[in-house]
Amino acid sequence: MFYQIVKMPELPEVETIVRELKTSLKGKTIKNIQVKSSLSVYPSLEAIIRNARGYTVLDVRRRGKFIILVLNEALRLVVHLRMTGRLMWSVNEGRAKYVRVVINFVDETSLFFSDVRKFGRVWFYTEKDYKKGTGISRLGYEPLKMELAQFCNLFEHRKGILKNSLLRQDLISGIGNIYADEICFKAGLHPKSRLEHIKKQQIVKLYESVQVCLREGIKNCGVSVRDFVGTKGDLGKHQNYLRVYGRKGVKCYKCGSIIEKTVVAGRGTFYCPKCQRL
DNA sequence: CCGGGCCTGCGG
DNA sequence: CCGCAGGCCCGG
Repeated sequence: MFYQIVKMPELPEVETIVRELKTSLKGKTIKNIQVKSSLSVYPSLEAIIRNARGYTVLDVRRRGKFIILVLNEALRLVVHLRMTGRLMWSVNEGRAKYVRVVINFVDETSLFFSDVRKFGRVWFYTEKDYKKGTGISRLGYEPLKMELAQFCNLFEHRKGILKNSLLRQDLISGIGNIYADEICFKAGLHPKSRLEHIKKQQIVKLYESVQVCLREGIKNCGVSVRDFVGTKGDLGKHQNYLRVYGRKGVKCYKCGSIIEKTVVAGRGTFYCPKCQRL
């Protein structure tokens, strides 16, 4: 029985996880933390083990793609899932070997952090230091709390390739490869469009596309992988609503053209050659 | 802005 | 068996 399984967690997926954790984790007191892979935990294993006992989860928050557990005001347990990180309530045999960190609570429940590729990270910091220590301090706007004017200031006089900028966490935090492609499609802009060639009216449309794509993703509880077997929490179903991502060689829902795949910003990039202009 | 590195599983 | 998957960091 998995708690929640998503792939390539971006803002909507992380938001879904945080909402679930908020209801099920708040008020729980930590008994201990087991670290199976020291690669996964910062700044130090000793600090984790020594400091975790007895602390209660006061709140669960999201900033960009970071998950933040607020422990007794002064402490923060921060998780970044990167590519293959997962948080779950229990573990089946297939996933057991990839469990890197286990947080045990005094009520005998446990939260498991698993990660096949060990890219994901768990940090344990004081309230004072966690933003700097985790990189949260370098994040840009929270996209769903960003005003149109702020977005325009950011993009109107910027140069460079559109998708590269959408992926930059220090400008806007939370957009990853999937939603970047979906946002570009929604806005009718080619991912390789140069920002200096985009007119004001299209920048406004881009802003609206960011809002709509991310909100739709959240509404659909994110994109789930095929082996989802969860029983607790909402099943992500946004993979059924993606317009371009993963659709190479099949027809565009809007115009019937064949969706193409290229590489932008070093990532696989899907777009409709007719709906999305440079 | 690009490319390599971090990691591992999996598909061609 | 090679290269892709693509988040983030770093050096060039």
